[in-house]
Order: sequence, then structure tokens, then C-alpha cells
Amino acid sequence: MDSPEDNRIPPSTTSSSSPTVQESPFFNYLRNLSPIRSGKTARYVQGFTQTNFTVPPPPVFTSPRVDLQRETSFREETDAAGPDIYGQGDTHLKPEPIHCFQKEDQPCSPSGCIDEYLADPVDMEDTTKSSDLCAQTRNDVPMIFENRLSTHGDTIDKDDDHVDSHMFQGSFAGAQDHEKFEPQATDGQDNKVGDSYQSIPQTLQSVKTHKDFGEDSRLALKQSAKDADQHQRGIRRHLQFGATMSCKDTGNETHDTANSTLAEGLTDFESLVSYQIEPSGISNSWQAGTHAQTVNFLLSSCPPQPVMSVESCGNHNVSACFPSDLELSASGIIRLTDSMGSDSTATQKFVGKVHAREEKQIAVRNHSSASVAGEIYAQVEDDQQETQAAKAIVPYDGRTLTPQNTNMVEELYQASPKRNRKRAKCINEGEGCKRCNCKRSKCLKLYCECFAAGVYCLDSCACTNCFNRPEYEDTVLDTRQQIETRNPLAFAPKVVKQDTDSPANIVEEGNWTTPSSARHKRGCNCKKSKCLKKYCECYQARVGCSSGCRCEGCNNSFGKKTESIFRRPEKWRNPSHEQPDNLQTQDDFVKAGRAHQISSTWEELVDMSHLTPISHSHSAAMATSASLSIRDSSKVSQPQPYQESTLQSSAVYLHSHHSPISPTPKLYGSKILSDISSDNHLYDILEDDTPELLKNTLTPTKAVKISSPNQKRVSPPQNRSQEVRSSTSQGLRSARKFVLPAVPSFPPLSPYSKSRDGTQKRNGDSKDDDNSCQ
DNA sequence: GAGTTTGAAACT
DNA sequence: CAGTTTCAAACTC
Repeated sequence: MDSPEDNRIPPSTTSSSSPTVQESPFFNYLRNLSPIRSGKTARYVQGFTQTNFTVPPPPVFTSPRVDLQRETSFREETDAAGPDIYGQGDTHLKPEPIHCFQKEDQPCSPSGCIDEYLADPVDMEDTTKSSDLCAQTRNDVPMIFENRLSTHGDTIDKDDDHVDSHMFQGSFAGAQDHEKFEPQATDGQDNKVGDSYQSIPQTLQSVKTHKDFGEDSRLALKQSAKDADQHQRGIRRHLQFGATMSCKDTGNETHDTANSTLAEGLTDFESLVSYQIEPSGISNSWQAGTHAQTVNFLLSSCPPQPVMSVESCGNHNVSACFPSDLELSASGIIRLTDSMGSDSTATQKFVGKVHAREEKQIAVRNHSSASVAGEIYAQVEDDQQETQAAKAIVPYDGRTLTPQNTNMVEELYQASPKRNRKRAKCINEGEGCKRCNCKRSKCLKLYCECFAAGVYCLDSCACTNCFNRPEYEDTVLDTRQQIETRNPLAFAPKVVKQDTDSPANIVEEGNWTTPSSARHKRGCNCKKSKCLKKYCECYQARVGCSSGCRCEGCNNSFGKKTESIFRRPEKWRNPSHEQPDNLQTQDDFVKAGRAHQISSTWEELVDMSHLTPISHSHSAAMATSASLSIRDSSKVSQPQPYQESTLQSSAVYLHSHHSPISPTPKLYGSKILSDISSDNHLYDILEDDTPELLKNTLTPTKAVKISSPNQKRVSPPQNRSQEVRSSTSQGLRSARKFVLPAVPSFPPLSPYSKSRDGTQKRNGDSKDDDNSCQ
């Protein structure tokens, strides 16, 4: 095995040491402290020295929330300063991918890194330093450094100038110990990492690592294939450190104003989520910080998912969410690669996988790069840390998407022992996280949740012979149109919220302070489930059954059919009602509890959103939307699912419109926005639970335009419009959503390629086949 | 993980 | 429009 040291460290870096650093008192101090020999340290130090050490002002905030805010600020700065991150103009061809990356990047911004770690009350200085590192690290810093931080974090010198050196030294030392730089202590790198994760000091490490990650990757790229192993190893290490790293990494490089905005919004939203998750934690525990960070990252990566992940996945919040993010990222990568059209073998290879379904499927099976997202997903399922790492990887790749990077990503995933793991299944996944398992519908029927939700299938989907992919956009759109022709509201949200602002609603519903406005438009038709299972769409949407339902023996815990809507609020207020008997899993109860909190205190949430550090107008908008969403959800007062669907949906919408990806709203952007804005009333109409109204009022086309996006998405249209209005970045679209070109109800979806599981090619017999088969 | 149940979607 | 079939998710074991 080649020594990591050799491989990882470019000759230039290793050859000389920076006198400045070494001579500095700080350096000496470190030397003394560090168990590692100065000789080796010197190298790393030097490498680090070579990089620009721009020491940004130390972060001041310790609170996660504060961090968030700060993060936003930093992002802005970064954005201003940082140009093109993705900049390789070519890559911009497809905003979607960019979007994905941007999302991920946002959290990664230096500030973001800092923020995340600032959450750590324990060591402010460390955090500050870490922030510095973040700013600096872009340059070549071997990832190796990261490890050491945990160990030496407390010893970090306060001198900013030397901090970096110190950090690196420490890292280096750690690397030596763990990375086999020093054969002696190769063991347990992972373990340490994991441990470090838990400890505050480690936070710094994570940050550094994160930064390093990018650097590291680059270094690896520079090196020949021989280094591949080393590189992968390093990556894995990063993975272990967690999402934080990734975030930071990406953040520095990629910042668009749009991104910032989105990030802010996300941050805001995140705050809410975080709060829910760990109300107390916001303040300071490392865990709390972690959650926040995670959430942040997730949010930035994939708006809708964060919520879901947080609530649905518990410990795996991040992980759960992550999948989507990864997917997005992966897709983005693919797209970018494609758009790049580079002649590089790697690119072609990648593209080929993307477009060649067969190939892709094979690749997926083999855990090839094409299924990076899926692999990541898998990792998430089993190992959160790894998942996080994966996340980091994705952003990284996305950021510097190049053929080499692509390869690197592939290698990384391939190298991952867990890459083969089954994709994590997002329980209670919100719309943003939909994953279908279609076998015969080709994902071109409403049976397909993804399709029905107006989103492309993801790599994580287990569908077979899927045509609900960007590659088959035409087919998808055609099919969609056909369906809409039959039923203009086919893609309209099944559950709509009552317009709380509408006096009419108030009159109808009575007390609007409670979350009771959501209803299933069409109503359910349950016969056996008594509307107590998710078979029931009403129950699934966490809304009560209404007179429009034809269910039998309705016992919907969210509101029985016969039950007066007016009474729902009361019921909701009663926690007991929010925990339906049918909550079968502990998660359900937990979620329900959360939901309850949310619903009952939705106003508080709003306040919270305001309280969030985010100062941006965007964030404000986000908060507003989030609040709205929450409120809507709360109206229903549903247990956790509520969060998932509603909040998530909200998030989705928010992100969709704020998505940094497409600064210039691609096709639909402006138009959609204008439509939404101008046609906001349409939402009101749609929101009316009476299908008749919908049908009557809206022409099919119009209805489609407005609602076509996702019927399944619960988020209230109104919110969307508001969001759109509030956000300056219009035209931003969500990554997965697809919209009819003629009538874009939703932002175009991101270029997702569905690589998963096409192995069984069972051709459906549906009419759609014709379309699909082109 | 496989098989069953369920109800929406699709079809006749 | 009603009845039937198809489908995929939800659920159970």
C-alpha cells in the first residue's frame, strides 16, 4: 500500500515547510503539544502555508441560530466575492444541476461551517479558528488534517495567524496517526472520527475536514491513479466527519445570490425544524448544533427533505434527508457532465450512463458512478456519518464538476464498502422525498407517486422501466397532458388548505387560529380502513374526512367525515386525537407529538422563524412561507406526517421558487411566477375543498397551470405564491419537478436521471406505453 | 423480504 | 356512471 502521505501530499507541499509557520510561536507551541514529530508536521504545515491564509474575522456567534444568521451573512459575502464556482460556464447549461449543487454549497459556505460549529458553546475560539480555516482552506489542505483537530482542538492557539498552521499540524498529526502516514497508528481513524464527532472540539475538526475535503479531493485528482486508494480513503474519512465538512467545502466555492437567498430561506426553515427537533438544543449542545447543521445542510441541499428527514428519520434526520439531496446532487452532476459535453472519457462515460438506461441500470447494480446518489443513499441508511460524508462528497463534486471529479466521485462510492447497501427508505417521506416502486406503470401514471407528485423519479426510486425521467421529458409531459385532459385536476393537490385569510373561510371554519383548513379535495373512498390507515388519502394527508368523502365507517383521527369541520380545531387541540390508534410505530407517535407541538404552537413557530437569525428578506420570505405552511399544517393539526407533507411541501415550494439553481428562471421561471402571483386567487379556488368549484372555476388548462405541479404536494398554493412574491429569485425551480412546457405550473424539474433499477423491464400495456416508448 | 390488503387509478 | 381491473403503496407476517 502506498503511504497516504506520499500519495496525498503533493511534492510541492511536502518538499518545503513554511518558515513563517514553523517559526511562529504558535507553531512552536503546537509542536510542543503535538505528539507528532515536527518533521512531518512541517510538510503539512507548509502545504497549508502555501495556501492563502486569509483570516476572516472570527465568528462571534455561538448559538446555532445565530450561526444561521451569520451563515447567511457569510453567504452573501461569499456570493459577492465568489463568482463562479460553478462557473464554468458550460456547467450552467443546466440550471438544475447547479441548483442541486448550490443548495449543497450554501451550507458549506465558510460562514456556514463556522456557524455550525459555533453552535458549540464550549469552544468559541475553536470555532472561530475553524471559520478561519474554512475561509482559507480552499487551498490545498490535505484532508488528513481534519482528524487531528479533535485531539488537539483544545490546544489551538488563539493567534489567528497561527491557527491555521496549528490546525493543520494537528490534523496532520492525526492523519499520521490514523492515516498511516505513520504506520504506527493506523487504526481507528474512523472510530476516532466518530468519537470526535460527538465532542465539541471535534466540531472544529469537522469544519476543517470539510474544507479539507475539497482540497483533499483536488489533490487526489492531481495525483495519478495510484493515489486513488488514498484518495478514497481520505474521502471516507471525510464522510465520517459528517455533513459539516461537506457543507463547508462546497460553500466556499459556490455561491450565488440566489443560493444565498435560498440558503437563507432554508436556514430559516431549518430553524423551525431544528426547533422542533430539539427545542432546547438550539442553544448549544453539540448535538443541537449538529442537528442544526445537518438540517442546514439538508435544507440547502434539498429543501423539502430536511423537514421530512428531521421528523421522520429521527436520528437519521440528516441521513434521511440526505438521500434526496444526494440524488439531486448526483443528478446535477450528471447533467453538468452531460452539458459539458466534454470529450473526456470520464464525462462521456458518465453521460453514457445517464442516458443509456441499460447501462445505467447495470451501473447501478454494479454500484457504478451513475448511481452515486443511490449509493449515498444506502450509506445514509446504515451509517449516518458516512452518509454525511457522502453528502459532502456530492457537493464537492458538483462544485468542481469535472470529468476527474466525476471519476473521483465514482471511485469514492465504489470504494465505499456500503455502497451496495440498499437504499434507505424514507419513511413518511414527504413529497420532496418521494420514491416510487413502480413496476408496470412506467412511472407515467398516477399510480406513481413521483409522477403524481409532479416530480421525476429519483435514482433512489426502485421503479422499473421508468420513463419519468428527464430523458423522457417529452413522454412525461405528453402523458401528463393526457391525464390532465381526462382530469384537469389530476395533478392538483389532493389536499388543499383553506385560505385562512379568507373571510369566507373564517366563516366556514370558524376558528382559524387552529389548523383545520386542510382538506382532501376529492375525498376518500375507504371501505375497510376506516380512514385510519394510510390507505386513506385523507388520513395520509393528515386531514379530516369531509362530506366529500365516501368513506364507510370513517374514523379518521384527523376528523371524521360526519364530524363538523368546526369541531376539528377542538379535536386537534386535544393531543389524544393527534395520536391515532393507528399510529403503529414509535416514530408515528413521536412524529405525532411533534406535529402536535407544531400545530398547537404554530404561531410560536412563526415567531421562531422570525427569531431566527436569518435577516434576509429572503429568509423572511422563507419564514413566512414556512410559517404559512406550518399554519396550514397545523390547521389540520396532524401529527408528524403533517410535518412531513405539509412542511415539507412548503419547503419544496419555497425551494422551488427560490432555488438558487436557476438564477434566471429557465423556461418557466418568470412566467410561472407571474402566473402564480397573478393567479393567486386560483389557489383559493382550488383550495376550496369542493371539487366542483375547482372544475367550474378553472379551465382545465388554467387549473393545470396552477396546480399541475403536484397534487400530492400538500403545500398550499397560496403559500407558494407568497413565497414567490417575497422572494427575489423568481423562476427558481425545484430540482425534481417537471412542468408542462406550455403550462408550467411548477418550476422545471431538475435533471434527474433515474438510474435505479431498470433491470426488469416489464413493459406496461397501458396506452401510455406508446408515448413512453419513444 | 415476501405476501396480503387496500383503495386509487385506469379501464370497460 | 357503474363495475371491473390494474396498480402500487401500505401493511402484515
